[in-house]
Amino acid sequence: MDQERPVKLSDISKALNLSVSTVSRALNDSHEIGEDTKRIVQSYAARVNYRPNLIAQSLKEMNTRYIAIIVPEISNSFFAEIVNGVEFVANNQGYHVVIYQTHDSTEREINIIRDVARRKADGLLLSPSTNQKEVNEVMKSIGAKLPVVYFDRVPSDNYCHKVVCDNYQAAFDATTWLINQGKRRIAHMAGPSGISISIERMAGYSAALLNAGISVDPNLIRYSNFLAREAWDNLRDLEEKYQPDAYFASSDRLSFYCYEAVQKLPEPRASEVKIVGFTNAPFAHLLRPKLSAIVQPAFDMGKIAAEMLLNTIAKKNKDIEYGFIKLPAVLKNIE
Amino acid sequence: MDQERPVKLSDISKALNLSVSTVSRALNDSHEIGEDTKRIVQSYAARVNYRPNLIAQSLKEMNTRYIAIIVPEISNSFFAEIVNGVEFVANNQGYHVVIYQTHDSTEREINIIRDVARRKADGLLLSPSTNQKEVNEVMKSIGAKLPVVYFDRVPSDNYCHKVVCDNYQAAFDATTWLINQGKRRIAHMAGPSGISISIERMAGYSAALLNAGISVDPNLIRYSNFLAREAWDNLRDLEEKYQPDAYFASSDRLSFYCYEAVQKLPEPRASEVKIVGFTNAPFAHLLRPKLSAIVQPAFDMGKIAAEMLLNTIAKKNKDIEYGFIKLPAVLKNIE
DNA sequence: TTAATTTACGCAAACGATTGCGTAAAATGG
DNA sequence: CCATTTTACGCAATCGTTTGCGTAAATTAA
Repeated sequence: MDQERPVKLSDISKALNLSVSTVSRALNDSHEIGEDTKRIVQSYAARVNYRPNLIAQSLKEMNTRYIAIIVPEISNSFFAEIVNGVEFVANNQGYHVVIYQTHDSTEREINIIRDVARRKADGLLLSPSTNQKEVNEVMKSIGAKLPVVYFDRVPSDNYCHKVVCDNYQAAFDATTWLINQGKRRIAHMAGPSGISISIERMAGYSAALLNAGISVDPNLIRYSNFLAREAWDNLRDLEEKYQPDAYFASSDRLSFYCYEAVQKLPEPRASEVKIVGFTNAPFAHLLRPKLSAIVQPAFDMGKIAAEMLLNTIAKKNKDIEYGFIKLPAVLKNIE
Repeated sequence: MDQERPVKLSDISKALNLSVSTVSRALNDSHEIGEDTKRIVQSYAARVNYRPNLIAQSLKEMNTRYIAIIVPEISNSFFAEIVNGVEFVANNQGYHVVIYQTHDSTEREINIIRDVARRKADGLLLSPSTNQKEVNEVMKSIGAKLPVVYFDRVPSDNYCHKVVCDNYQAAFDATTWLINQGKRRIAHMAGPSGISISIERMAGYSAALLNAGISVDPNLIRYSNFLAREAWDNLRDLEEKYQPDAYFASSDRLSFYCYEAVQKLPEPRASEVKIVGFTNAPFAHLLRPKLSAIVQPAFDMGKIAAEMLLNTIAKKNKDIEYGFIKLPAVLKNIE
């Protein structure tokens, strides 16, 4: 009744007085097996709930039929949507998707990359928290050819596959919109300096200001890593010393931190200060006063990244032609 | 320079004129290998970036050192926190955690369970979308002993490991709070009927009403599956016909749907109707008017579930003593 | 010095699947 | 009726590890 040990090919072969190879071929519907034998084997296998051991298959075939995706945080809607896009494509092609999160820890990220390589995932989708140089080191040290597609945060060189949204344009548009609302002292809550998205968003922000004849005030620009503490300190300092009339926030978390900080200000500032920030949170539009949102096409980014990765896998690294896809983001909740 | 093929034990053994077994033992620091040999092997292995093939190891050792967790949706903060709790415990014990999402599709769920079994995960954490009978079928058909711990949505029988929050009490408290706010016509937006959490929350809701001398009006109780469409239809119908003065929502998503629906009502209803709902969304407290929240101890639930699972794995299913842990939820944003 | 033990390594069999090749028997051709 | 092809299967190697066992050489004991 209860099945202690998974049944394997040799169990079937013994029970049916056939060789293991015949059983294997019968189950794989090989043409060199007689129809009667096939039927016998297949029905018996079904009866005893035979399931091929994927570990053994993987070892033999040298592929695992799954890809890994490493994101900072799965609860972040942006990354969750990306994962969904990836799954959509991968599942259609018979691949499973395995999700890992780094919590923005370099140590965890490196461990995970190593593990993914050692477990022989067929490919990797990566949005590195870690600085580019270190990632390169790790990638070299894993001692295996592992197809990789970067998304969101990407290396600057051109010898890799990349999928991003147009961070520069999005930041430019968002900042310009704030300017058009009459704001002049626009603070920028930026992510960690040095990574691609921070640099591009900063560039778009600066360009928009200059374009409107507003000079860029370094006091209004604050870099925060992913610790809440740092962001709060920055916000308090900004409010105490400079009292910006608008915030441009560079990430989901920063957007909500800004919102919360502004909400706590005394009126009328609380309702006058405008905020626009990157976020894909599905319920951001419920906030009053509004949080204007730069929404990235996350699902599509995931789909495209997965397609690039699966293509690379299919080609087995022959003919590497690196792709760089850039999608537009849209501005929402701007009445 | 660039490493085409991962280096394996036999590569090292050839290069060093040693047998494969000696190399293996040297790398595993076996006592039957001379100290000099060990040093030579280990330093050479490090130099050529040798990484053991986990597929081969798993096949040999018959374990994979990872556990799987299957959740409906990773973007749901409740599940994301659970995953974090699981990772916290599992990583400390050298296990990796692999995350899968079902999007509340029975078909996907069954496929994933099968895959997890075939890939020989050492254990499984499961919050089934699917009805209990079907899950049992699948579990039987996977043809392998796979330790499982259920959480959140759990089977009713006692021959399995379970971790939940006290849904009955939480629902009772939430409903009672609404009653104490002077509400009488309290609608209940319930999840899919038949699963444990729906049943228990419904019971707590009913008990609170009866306890306050309010009769339970079936018209005010609406079951929704996970499609937005169904929830919206229910909400519109409730508003048109019955105009409840409060909502008790049974899930993250339903909470926000209720909130959005109520927000669209004409004043003064929009600000009078109170909502309390299950949600672990980190920014729910930013909403004005307030969304009162029943917050589950998700991180702890994940930790406990992981501990139970790893214990079971360690015992190799000897001595199975099924555990059933129930944690309290707390009511927040109730000023 | 000789016997008993220990040390340090190699051989080969596993783990569970796939697959190239070999070969009887059956089917086909002339 | 004999030669040739086809059919239908089995043998054994393979994927990359780990590990029980066997065994020379080195060490220790008596």
